[in-house]
Amino acid sequence: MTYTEIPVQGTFSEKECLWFLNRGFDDCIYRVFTDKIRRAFKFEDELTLVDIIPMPDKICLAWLTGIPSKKCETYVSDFLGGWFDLDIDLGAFYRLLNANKKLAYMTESYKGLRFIGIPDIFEALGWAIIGQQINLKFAYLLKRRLVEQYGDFIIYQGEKYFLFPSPEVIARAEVSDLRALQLSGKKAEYLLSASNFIKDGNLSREILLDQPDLASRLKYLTDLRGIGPWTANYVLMKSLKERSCVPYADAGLRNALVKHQIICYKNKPAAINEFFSSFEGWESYLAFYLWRSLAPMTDEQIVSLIAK
DNA sequence: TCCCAGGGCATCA
DNA sequence: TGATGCCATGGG
Repeated sequence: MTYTEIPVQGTFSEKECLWFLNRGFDDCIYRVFTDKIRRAFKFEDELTLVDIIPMPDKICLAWLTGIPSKKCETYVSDFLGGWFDLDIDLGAFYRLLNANKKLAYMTESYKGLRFIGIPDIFEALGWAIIGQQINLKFAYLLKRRLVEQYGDFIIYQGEKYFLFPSPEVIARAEVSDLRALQLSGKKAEYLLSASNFIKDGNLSREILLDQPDLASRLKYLTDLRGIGPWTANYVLMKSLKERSCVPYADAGLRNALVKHQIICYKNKPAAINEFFSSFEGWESYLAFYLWRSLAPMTDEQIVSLIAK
């Protein structure tokens, strides 16, 4: 077996990252085991399957399907840097959290949780379109159908490991094909439109990074049909690691803010904006930690922690 | 049965 | 420019 080690700087919790990836949603593009994640990658024409073993000070990669080319190894290592946000020091963010009585518990409860991204721009965009306005369980089911229909895969020990489909492949589908997977007509149109836009070279990481600022990147995305403020913010925070994104209108985010008694009513964008303004430069992380807070503890536990 | 879900668009006043 | 209705379907 061939191994690669990626060093990790700063506070990093392998348990928190594994927990986030294994929230019970049955994501079809990786498998989570007790201490590792198994995922397929494709670099140019090279398909490979990797066990990713996160540890407190490094991430160890075990190449299950043979020795990778140097370029493929670099690609996967870079991908993991984006997936687990390895180049970040959480100190300043934790200082902001600690200054807030209601959220200070997060610096201990979620200590070392890195922002789990979606490095591939088309995967982030496609997933955001699929997930708009439907419950997450159904969204993951739709994603699985799409991936199993159109994605490449690698077989290892009798099991298939899929990759998210390329925009070129999706662009060849018809609305009726996607409707057959139970996407709504509009989502099918939006997904095809995004696929064609990327296929034709009108959208890429580089193009977005070339925009002068966050507002310009948001506008570039929201000019696309089917991409509103929520989707644009979501894609930029997940894919480009933009630090100052607030996914307004996100139901989970609103619920988390209500749960922490930060806003009184479920739908008050101005109140959300005001609260996030005190986390300048860390808005994306704040949203991510608030999402993290939704599942693991009961309301009583949170109230109890806040009261301490 | 009803409301909500990690929204966005078209329409209308 | 802001409010409202609609899309589309599963989950609770």
